[in-house]
Amino acid sequence: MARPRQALLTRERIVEAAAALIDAEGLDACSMRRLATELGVQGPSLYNHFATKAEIVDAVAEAVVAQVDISVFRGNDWREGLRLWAKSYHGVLCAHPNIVPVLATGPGRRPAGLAMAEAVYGALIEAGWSRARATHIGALMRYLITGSAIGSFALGFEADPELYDRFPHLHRAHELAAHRDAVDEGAFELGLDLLINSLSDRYDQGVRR
Amino acid sequence: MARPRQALLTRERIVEAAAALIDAEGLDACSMRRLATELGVQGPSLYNHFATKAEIVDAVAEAVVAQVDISVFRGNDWREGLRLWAKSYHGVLCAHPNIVPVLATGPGRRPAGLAMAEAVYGALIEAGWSRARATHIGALMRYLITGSAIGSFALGFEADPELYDRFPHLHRAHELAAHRDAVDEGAFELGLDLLINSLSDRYDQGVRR
DNA sequence: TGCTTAAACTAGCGGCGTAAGTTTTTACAC
DNA sequence: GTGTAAAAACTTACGCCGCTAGTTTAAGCA
Repeated sequence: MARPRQALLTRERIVEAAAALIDAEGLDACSMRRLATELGVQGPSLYNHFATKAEIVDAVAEAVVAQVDISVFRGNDWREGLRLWAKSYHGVLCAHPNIVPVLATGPGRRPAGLAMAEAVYGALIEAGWSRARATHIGALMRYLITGSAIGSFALGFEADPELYDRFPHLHRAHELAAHRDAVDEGAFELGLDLLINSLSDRYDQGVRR
Repeated sequence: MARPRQALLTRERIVEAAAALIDAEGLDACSMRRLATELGVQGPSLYNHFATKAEIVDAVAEAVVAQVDISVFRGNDWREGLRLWAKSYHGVLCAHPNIVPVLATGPGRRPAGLAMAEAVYGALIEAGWSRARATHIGALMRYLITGSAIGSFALGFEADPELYDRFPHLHRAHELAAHRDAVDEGAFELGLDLLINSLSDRYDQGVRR
């Protein structure tokens, strides 16, 4: 086949297919040849639309971050804005866990990521936090959100109970997987509560840097 | 060459070389052929000592986790134990950043990781925290520690100032990289302080579940 | 109409993890 | 001592990977 009358590929279609493939089968399954097959096309054709594979994966990451709701900073107290944003971010990452390593590792040049940083940092600055502290708080929230999304704590303990024979306190650790939601969500919510409440206390006491 | 009089490889030597290679040039540089070259050997020879590449990388991760000081839970209050352990863990991950994605993503079947979980969870249980809460606290600490180690927040903003033209609050974000330590360490320490202090408050008020 | 560019193709390079089979040495049973 | 099995290196090779180069044909425009 040479150039078709109607283009078979667009950047948008490629990103959509890549996102679906990563969601369904993981980052490793998303090879150029496989992705092309999914789109009914030969592997190298993708290079007419993206220069490298990394650009495609980056675009998927960008599309995921763009789903986070940053409108919550408008019309809400900084505390409530932070909480709602964190929950939205957390929810989006939980819905697309396979892309999280890309988000957590890579640099932040993506527009949606910058827009998010602007919203978070801006809200904190406008609330009166010092620049240094606002930066710390933004970084800290990122640590909690990406840290909780990148690997389930509950699933980290395998089903084989014999593994835990030598560790008396872990003798029921293999049961954690069955309560994955309660464990992982509970830990995230606890962290969010503790961080925002104690920041709120400091703020109310006038300690804003 | 057939079987040499003195074995050229041992599991230990392989893990050491892999750790050095990962530290120096990153996970991607650590291919079987490259690692073998580093050891003066042909690629497939490694399979006489490890079944897969994943086993080698896992052994490197295990060796890194084993460096974390879990003795601090003995002879210290749970608060102080938690703080000292977290700092040790954080320090070890900062010293070997390239292996962090493996630790953060993979399951926790490694002995050193289990021993660490046992120490943390045991200390919290013995202090009187409920099993569910102790699990949450352990997970939460892991989120903070791996989240902060997997990607620098400060380095996430590239040097090109023009990127930030559209984001008024970020107009100096490119300067963050120069203060990387203050930013990343400051955020981690802030998180640690906030979490442990607020857990301590709850504990002192008798809220232990 | 003719020229340039775009978007598909095929062929192929070097690298990857790993399987299979070979050679030689070591370790141990008789 | 000798025969045998296992161990630890080797070579070769398979199928995948990201990506490059060159080809073909259609689209868009002067």
